Amino acid sequence: MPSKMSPDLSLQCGDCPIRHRAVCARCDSDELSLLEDIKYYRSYEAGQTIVWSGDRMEFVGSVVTGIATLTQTMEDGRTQMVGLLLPSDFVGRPGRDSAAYNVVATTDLVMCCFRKKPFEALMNRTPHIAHRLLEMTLDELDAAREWMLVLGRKTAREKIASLLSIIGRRDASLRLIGTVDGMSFELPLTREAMADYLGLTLETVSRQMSSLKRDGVIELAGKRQVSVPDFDRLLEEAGEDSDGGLVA
Amino acid sequence: MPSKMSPDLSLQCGDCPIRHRAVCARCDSDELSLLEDIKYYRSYEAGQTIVWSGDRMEFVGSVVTGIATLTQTMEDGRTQMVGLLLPSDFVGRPGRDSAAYNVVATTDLVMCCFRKKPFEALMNRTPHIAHRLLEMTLDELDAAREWMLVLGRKTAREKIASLLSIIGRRDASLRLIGTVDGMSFELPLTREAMADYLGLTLETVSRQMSSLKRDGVIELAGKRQVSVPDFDRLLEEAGEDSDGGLVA
DNA sequence: CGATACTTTGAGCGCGCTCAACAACCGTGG
DNA sequence: CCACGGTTGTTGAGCGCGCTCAAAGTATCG
Repeated sequence: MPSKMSPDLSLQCGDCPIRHRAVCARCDSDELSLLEDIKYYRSYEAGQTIVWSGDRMEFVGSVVTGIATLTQTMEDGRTQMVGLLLPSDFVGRPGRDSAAYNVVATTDLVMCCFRKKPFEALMNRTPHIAHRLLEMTLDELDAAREWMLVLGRKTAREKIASLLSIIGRRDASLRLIGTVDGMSFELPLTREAMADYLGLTLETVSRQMSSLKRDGVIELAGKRQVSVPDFDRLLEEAGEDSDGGLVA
Repeated sequence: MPSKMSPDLSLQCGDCPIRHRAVCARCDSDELSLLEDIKYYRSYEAGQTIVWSGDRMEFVGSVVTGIATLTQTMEDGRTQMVGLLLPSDFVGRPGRDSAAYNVVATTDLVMCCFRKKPFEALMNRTPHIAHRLLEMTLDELDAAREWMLVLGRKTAREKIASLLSIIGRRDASLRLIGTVDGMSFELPLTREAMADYLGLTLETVSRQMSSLKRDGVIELAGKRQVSVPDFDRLLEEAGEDSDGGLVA
């Protein structure tokens, strides 16, 4: 029985919501129909594990709707999130056949999957796909390095402010608006997931959220809805040079 | 006046020490000669900054000999290393024209440079180059995510042991040997650089090095020469499941 | 209603930072 | 030859941020 939010699982690529951002973004209509031949959709429920670290990967694909996390876990249970996958983000690594991380759906989620072998073959014949994947991987590498600074050198308060500013920015870019003052967005993560992202405990996350609220940097409606009266103030709290915020 | 260690700056690609690992690894001889036409060598002294963050990048290229670091710095001086560049590693990002990080030579260093525009044009015509760059970027992303776990969740002692085990492994792979007990290698980093890599202070690095030495996990000859009597013991200290260490 | 999951808040402790002094090891020059 | 300044590394004392352990509050759902 399909849930009320379930997308049409026989979606045509031309109508796909992530058509212009995903690994297929650069493909022309001929290339798209080749992809269309080998794709299939798959749905996951919130909390479900999509891939276990170490498992054989049979497919790669793109997140169409929903949010997933990439996590690493040590033997004693310490967990670090190493990636946050939003719609259009790519899952899987061509050229490697076992997964290096756990992939977990944090919301209900739909993936556009390609069996790994046919996708690799197609990628080798289709520079548009390979180039787009390179571009996306370079962006992810930049994001990972940005997080290394956050993890290694920022205080708990700065970490929280950094996370909020990044989610706020992503949300604004999805809605094609700037980082307006008074912006408001929904946190797609639990306190524990935030802690795993930031290398903190969930108690510390909660305390710092309360502190930022007390100091007027953010406002909270419920646990998840965040609004930011002054985005530059948030950037200051994140320890970033908010020199206008004008990116050329 | 050439220094005693300076390599031949008119090196043919066929004789290049990084020929089989760098971005050109997959190229056939025709493609190689196209690269040869646009390449030039450039030398840097230890301590010299190769690229400043924010600067316009005129070239991309490969480290031929020597070691460089990628670092990010906050306004108040807090510094985080986000990459360690060894021979064959690629510097620069095709498709972006300003550098995101500082690149600093930590030893005397030689780079094989390509002017950015011609390289990008060649890459678009040469899938072998694009594929190799994708492969290298995916490897770097994995390494960055490995470091996120280290930075976010490991103790100071585990961080030091992790760094030593990685440098030891790299050294062993360069010399085409396994991680033998009694292995010995030279640390290419100062205590401060280690601290910047691990998100620690240099004092903490020094204390943990002394502690690992006191406990017999490592032996030190001078400040930089490290030997490891029992590699599995080092991995345990790093918090890694040393289940044989047999990578399939 | 109770059950479960998520969050907040409090109290106390310990790891890693801060500040400081000192040691070891250069190359340079009187 | 030792004196010297500079760089790099070691070690000590004390403190504070973020963790640990604990309890209570809130929201959703059967």
